[in-house]
Amino acid sequence: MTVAGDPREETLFAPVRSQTAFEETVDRLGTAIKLGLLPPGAKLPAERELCAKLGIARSTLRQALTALAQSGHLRAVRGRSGGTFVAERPPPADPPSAELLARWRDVCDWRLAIELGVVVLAAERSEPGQLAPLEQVVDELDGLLEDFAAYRQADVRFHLGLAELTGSPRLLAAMTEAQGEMTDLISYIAHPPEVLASANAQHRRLLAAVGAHDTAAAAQAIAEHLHGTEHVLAGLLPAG
Amino acid sequence: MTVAGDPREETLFAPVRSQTAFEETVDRLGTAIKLGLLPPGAKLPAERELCAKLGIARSTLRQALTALAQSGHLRAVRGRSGGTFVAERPPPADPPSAELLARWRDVCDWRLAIELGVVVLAAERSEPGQLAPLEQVVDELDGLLEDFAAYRQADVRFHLGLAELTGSPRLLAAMTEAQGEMTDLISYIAHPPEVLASANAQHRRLLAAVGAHDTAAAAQAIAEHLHGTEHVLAGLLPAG
DNA sequence: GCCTGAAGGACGGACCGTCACACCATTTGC
DNA sequence: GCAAATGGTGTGACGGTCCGTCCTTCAGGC
Repeated sequence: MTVAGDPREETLFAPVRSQTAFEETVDRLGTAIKLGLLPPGAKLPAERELCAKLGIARSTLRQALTALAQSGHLRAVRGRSGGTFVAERPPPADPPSAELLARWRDVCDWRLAIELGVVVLAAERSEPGQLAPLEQVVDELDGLLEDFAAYRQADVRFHLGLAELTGSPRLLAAMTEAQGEMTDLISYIAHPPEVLASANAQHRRLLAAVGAHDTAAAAQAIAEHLHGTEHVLAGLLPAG
Repeated sequence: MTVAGDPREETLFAPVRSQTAFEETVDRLGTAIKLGLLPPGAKLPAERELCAKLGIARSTLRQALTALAQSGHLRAVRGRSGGTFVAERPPPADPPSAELLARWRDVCDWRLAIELGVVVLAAERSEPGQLAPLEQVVDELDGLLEDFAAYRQADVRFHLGLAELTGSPRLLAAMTEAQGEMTDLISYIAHPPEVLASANAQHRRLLAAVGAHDTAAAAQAIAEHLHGTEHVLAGLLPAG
């Protein structure tokens, strides 16, 4: 009847993964903090406002906020000028889960697709002047070669900025998710300044290609950029 | 405080969409039928077996099967050699929802990213002989230029086959989802044989590039292929 | 110094999706 | 005719989520 291991069947009948609203909220906010999208000290919208935006009940939101507060990512302040704030001293990143490590190649492939699509569309659609903020980020990156945590956060801003250029909400969301997973994967890997410098040079070339509407060059540049990361992972992790 | 319309904030605090197991199951099976992955007359695994694969309770699975049976997509047969079968005469596709039409550009962008990533990885990784089945599909497509429904199903097989070449489960799943959304979008659009012939010629060029491990040419070919569809949609639908 | 307003914190009841389990009804093969 | 495999049905429990209500804390205005 059915050949065992047929990738189509396996995809079709793969387990239905129903994440609860609570889990998804913890993931979303946790990732945003981890990526620096919500920087230390940032104030979240008030609970009654945030639960409306997220489309969930306040009690559900509070479960998520409580969990993130207990893990040290958030800090709640009561009173009139209170609110929920991102902790000034975020807890150390926990090591990548075995589940994530097992599918690291899949994660990289996924990211390649998103980044490639983003870069091609950005090259087609970017208008003069839109690239200035990104060039600024690249300049900033040059000064962060010695501090990987800071470098990585600016790096995320760069890639998300590219995704914004496409004007596609879904690609921006996908890029955020992909960067979150990559951050988990690479957080425990040494990144010497020379490697970061070389990566940032690729950022520059990429930006130049996007500005020139040269989709082929942009695609080439991002592919090289990502393959660098992939080779490092391939050397450290079991074959995927 | 917060600038209204900031794409990052909107992504971060976008509504948390928790699909129920029931809904996701209906979507998955419904899409598979619509795409021809489960062809008319095909027998689904027994309920007790399928619910285990899907990781849901049998009662939940039955809700989904009942819904699909009532809409005419499935037919249940009792008794020892019974089972749940895909209807021989599938009901007509319902017109694309307003919600889908509203974000058609987003869907196209999304698909571009997936297809681009798939094609690049396939070009890097494909081994001699793996392309034979796909070439066969392309030959088959040449004979279906007059029957769009049949053409489209073979077309889906072609694109999913490419995704399989990457060996990435996630990309295969994403491709399946993307093809499902595209099918909804284009089902109500006229596709003259000349257009289909030209599209299939692009398939051939794409396959040649993949076989030659020429990533740049492959990317170029798929981009042209998809832009064709996009221009047709852009002409018929309100600007996205 | 008190009051108001805005924020987080806590509780209880209700609803609904999901699960696990047992059992019924139907058909086919031996 | 019996056994086995299948879809069909019902019941009770659990858990996540929602909604409403009220409490607690604290800054700022009068």
